[in-house]
Amino acid sequence: MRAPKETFSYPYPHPAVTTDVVVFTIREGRLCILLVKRANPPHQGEWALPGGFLDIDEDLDTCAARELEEETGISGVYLEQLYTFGATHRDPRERVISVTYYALLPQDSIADPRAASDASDVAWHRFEELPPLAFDHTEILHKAHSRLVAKLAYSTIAFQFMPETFTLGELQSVYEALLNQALDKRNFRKRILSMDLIEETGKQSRKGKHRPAREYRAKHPERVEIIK
Amino acid sequence: MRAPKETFSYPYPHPAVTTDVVVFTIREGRLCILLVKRANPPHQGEWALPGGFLDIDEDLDTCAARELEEETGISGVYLEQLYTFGATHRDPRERVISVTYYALLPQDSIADPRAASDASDVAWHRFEELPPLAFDHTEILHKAHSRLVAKLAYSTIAFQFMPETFTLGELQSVYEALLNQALDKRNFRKRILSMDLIEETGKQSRKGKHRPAREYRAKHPERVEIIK
DNA sequence: TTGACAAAGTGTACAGACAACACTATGTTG
DNA sequence: CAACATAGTGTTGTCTGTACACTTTGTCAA
Repeated sequence: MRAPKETFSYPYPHPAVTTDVVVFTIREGRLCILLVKRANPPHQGEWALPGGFLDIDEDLDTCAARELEEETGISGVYLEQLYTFGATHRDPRERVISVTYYALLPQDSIADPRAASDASDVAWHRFEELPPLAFDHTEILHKAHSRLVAKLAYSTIAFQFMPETFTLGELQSVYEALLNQALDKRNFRKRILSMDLIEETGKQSRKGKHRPAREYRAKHPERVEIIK
Repeated sequence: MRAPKETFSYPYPHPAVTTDVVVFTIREGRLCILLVKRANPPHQGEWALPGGFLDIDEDLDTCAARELEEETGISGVYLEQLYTFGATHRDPRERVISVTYYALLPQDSIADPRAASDASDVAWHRFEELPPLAFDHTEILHKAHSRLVAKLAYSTIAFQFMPETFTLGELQSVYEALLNQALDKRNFRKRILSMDLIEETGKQSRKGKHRPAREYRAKHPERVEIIK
């Protein structure tokens, strides 16, 4: 992809800058993370977060979106900057500063990620059953998880996990997967509806051998808002 | 400080990485920010946040603390990473990624900051009366302020503004300066004392021509905790 | 000495938010 | 048409947050 013809010189040493992305989704009621298997050294064959080097003339956000798209085929997702990791020997090749992001994908999205470029494989892994990860990516991932859970309480971030239309039962199961605990159905519905962030589509969802549920949609699907 | 004897070459272009620090304190009941006047181009003579280039073998946190100490003489403060700014033309010299931090200094600290190295002047500025700043530092500063105010509500961050011992009235005035609104004295005291984070020293503070106040100290002065 | 001043210190009552709790409704399937 | 599985619905008690006013105690000046 990058074809070096010359070298770039500076009077002082410069670190490399990368972006890495923690992509969350809910699959079969469990919180999952998207990982890529590294095709090249270092850490060849190990699982890692999708990410890569910053182009010298691209913004950080753009880099995160581009690397995610290149390595997994996923695009158009909500990306938010998480934290910047820069411990001196986190990468054995050279000094690397990683600006990390996290992203949320709708629950049980049909589109499967595809392996490409630097990755020999791409797969979803349950958060509770993670393999060992390359570099300091386990630390990054846990920081992303903490942030996600914290934001559940005071923002509308959970809606990013939902497809265009959804039922209150599906929304509740997302909260339950993230918080890892059962919630009271009546209190949950009361709380969500009182926020005035979703509206009925008028249709019904007929899934499974039981009573159909009302379908809802987010009033402002693209926005993650602070509530309370 | 840095004496280039050679150049450093890479097969791909690398951005420079800096850290910048937003230092808050309360002076005379007003929220203030520490700014340095730039001694060199670009933006020579303009006010800016203290900060500078990352050494190739130092951690990001260390760099922020070192640059703050070098440029202002301030050390030993609570530093927390804020956000990483990397717009492509935020610095006219070259591509620069800035990992930003914020710090809180005890209210009305006696130690005056001193100008040094790259700064021709160092001074506190009221948050409400900021001069124009170099680079994108105004944006950084407002992001730091938002974060600080948000953290007031759910952490013990405000204690970082307090000296070793303080009165409840002083603590309340810090909250009032940050939130920019008056608070009810009884409710404030009830809330703070119910958190069980401060204890009486047994002494009294005799300042001004009025009844002396009980002195308190933080039980865990170094820790910023999430509450609730 | 004493009166004016200034901030310290203290309790109650109401309202809104949150948590606990169980049964009926309605579709599918065999 | 009976069994099943999930949808859908209210009330009550507890806790939390908010509104609100007067007494106490030291300093200072007349």
